[in-house]
Amino acid sequence: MAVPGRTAAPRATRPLNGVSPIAFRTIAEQIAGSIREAIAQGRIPPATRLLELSLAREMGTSRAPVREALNQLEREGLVVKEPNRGARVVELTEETVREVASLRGLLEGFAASLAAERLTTTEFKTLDAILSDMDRAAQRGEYARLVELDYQFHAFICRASGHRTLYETWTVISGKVRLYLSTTNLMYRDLKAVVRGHGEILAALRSQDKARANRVMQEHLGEMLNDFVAKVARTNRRGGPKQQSSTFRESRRARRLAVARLSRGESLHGKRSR
Amino acid sequence: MAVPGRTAAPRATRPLNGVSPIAFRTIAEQIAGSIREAIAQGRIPPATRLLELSLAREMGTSRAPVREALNQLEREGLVVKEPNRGARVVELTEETVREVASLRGLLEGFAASLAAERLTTTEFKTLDAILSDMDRAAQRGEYARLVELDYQFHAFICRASGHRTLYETWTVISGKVRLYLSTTNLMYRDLKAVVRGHGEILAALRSQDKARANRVMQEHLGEMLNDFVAKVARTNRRGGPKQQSSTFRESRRARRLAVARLSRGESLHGKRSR
DNA sequence: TAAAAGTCGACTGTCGACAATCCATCCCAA
DNA sequence: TTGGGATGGATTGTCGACAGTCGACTTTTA
Repeated sequence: MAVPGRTAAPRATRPLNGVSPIAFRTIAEQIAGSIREAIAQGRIPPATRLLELSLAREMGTSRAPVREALNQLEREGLVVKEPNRGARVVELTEETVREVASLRGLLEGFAASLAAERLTTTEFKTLDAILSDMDRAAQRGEYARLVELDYQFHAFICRASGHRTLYETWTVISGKVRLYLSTTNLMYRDLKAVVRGHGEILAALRSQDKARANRVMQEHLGEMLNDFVAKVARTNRRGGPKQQSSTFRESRRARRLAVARLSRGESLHGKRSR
Repeated sequence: MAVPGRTAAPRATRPLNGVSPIAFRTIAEQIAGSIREAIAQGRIPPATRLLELSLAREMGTSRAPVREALNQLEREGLVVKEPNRGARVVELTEETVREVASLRGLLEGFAASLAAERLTTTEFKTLDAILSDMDRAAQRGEYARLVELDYQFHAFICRASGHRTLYETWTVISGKVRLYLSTTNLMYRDLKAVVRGHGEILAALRSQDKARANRVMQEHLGEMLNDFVAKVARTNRRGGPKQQSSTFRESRRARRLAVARLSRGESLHGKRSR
């Protein structure tokens, strides 16, 4: 699946009725989009190594835009990079899932309390629309659609908080949330209950009671957490990776130690775990 | 100021008693370090454009590691990049400062409540040490040192919360905080009061009362905010940039519009604001 | 036999050159 | 004069090649 390249098809000469009407960012952005989507859909499972050369070949480009794309994805929290060891899709341990959930609760609770005072009637209409779509999706058992709408609902509230920095921060966190949405094939226990939960949030927002909006939102997310953790734990247990603890910090420390050792003239070999 | 390069001085052949015992990361990391420091010290003021080629020449490297460094700094929230328009040091509008402060309060309050239950006696000793250093710095009127210790104090608590994701998120936010510490030449109104404030936080943590720790921390940060905003607003007013609103989102939209227009066969020129 | 020291392939890091864009400026017609 | 369109320099995006590092494997040594 080659990406239409800058060199291959510069903007000015591109046929006007190409397949994608809006399209056309930099190659790097397109690649980032491809990978992001693949991760979100679970086609690239967590902890997968993302090799620059393979991706470049697959996309039909050089490594440069791939590197750029991986940087972008790291910024979004979907990928982690380690010096000289490349990029991997982030891996969610049970601990991380709990952390992400708690932070999400904190941030979205805050967002809800801000939104409660700011939401306009137009914005409420949008939320209503999303909610009724959710209801329809739930009745038809359209799982993926429901996940997407769920995400939209929360994203909308965070954006509507009017707190740009909050929204940006939330984006990073929620990227990881989307990650385990695809990891756990079935995230909701009861589809109808999901819809009901969001209805309660909406009601709380309508009341314009900041504290209530905050509380309801946090409770909502807290309920989800329990299901999540159970599922993820179960998923990880069979076939999952052994190392539950921080891949990241450990390897960083290891590296620093190695360098320090080297500066003392010792060899790197033999004092390392394989 | 040339960076000792990978090519120029490979690890294995480096003299063992070189000046820096730990050093030696990739060139990109070293460059990121340089720029980060320069920004934090105010040598590179907000909104400055960071040109890849100039930086590369200054560092004595090619553009590649500079790009990498800028990506790193963007991840840390110190720099913003726009497609085809390069990187700039983030610019703090009064609104952003308020946002950052409120988020910081939220995150650090949470961190404090977690830390209250987890801090060990060893960790308390470290905090005590920082506090007494602060006291000394305050008495001597060592402003920069006090800022640094202030930062360390808060960073320590966030790390000690045991909540990795929280700490990582906080890092991004606090990066921006450091940014305006240097922007506003004098951030504290009363040096002694700063020390006292941190003493109160420490006392609250010792009480192991989660709610109290949270509250005291948030109050502490709230007090700072008022001084901050006043200073920053004053700084921005004279000689500051005009555009108070989102450079980021605006230009994104502009770009998308331009592309859409192009796909309709229109010219890009002439329909744009200069 | 096991630890230490080479060896090698697979990747990432860095370089220098070119292509594509953006922006300021200039030109021209109304 | 003023807006639309062309031009050119400055700067970012992309490419292909090479250098350096990491880990696994093999070989050596005690």
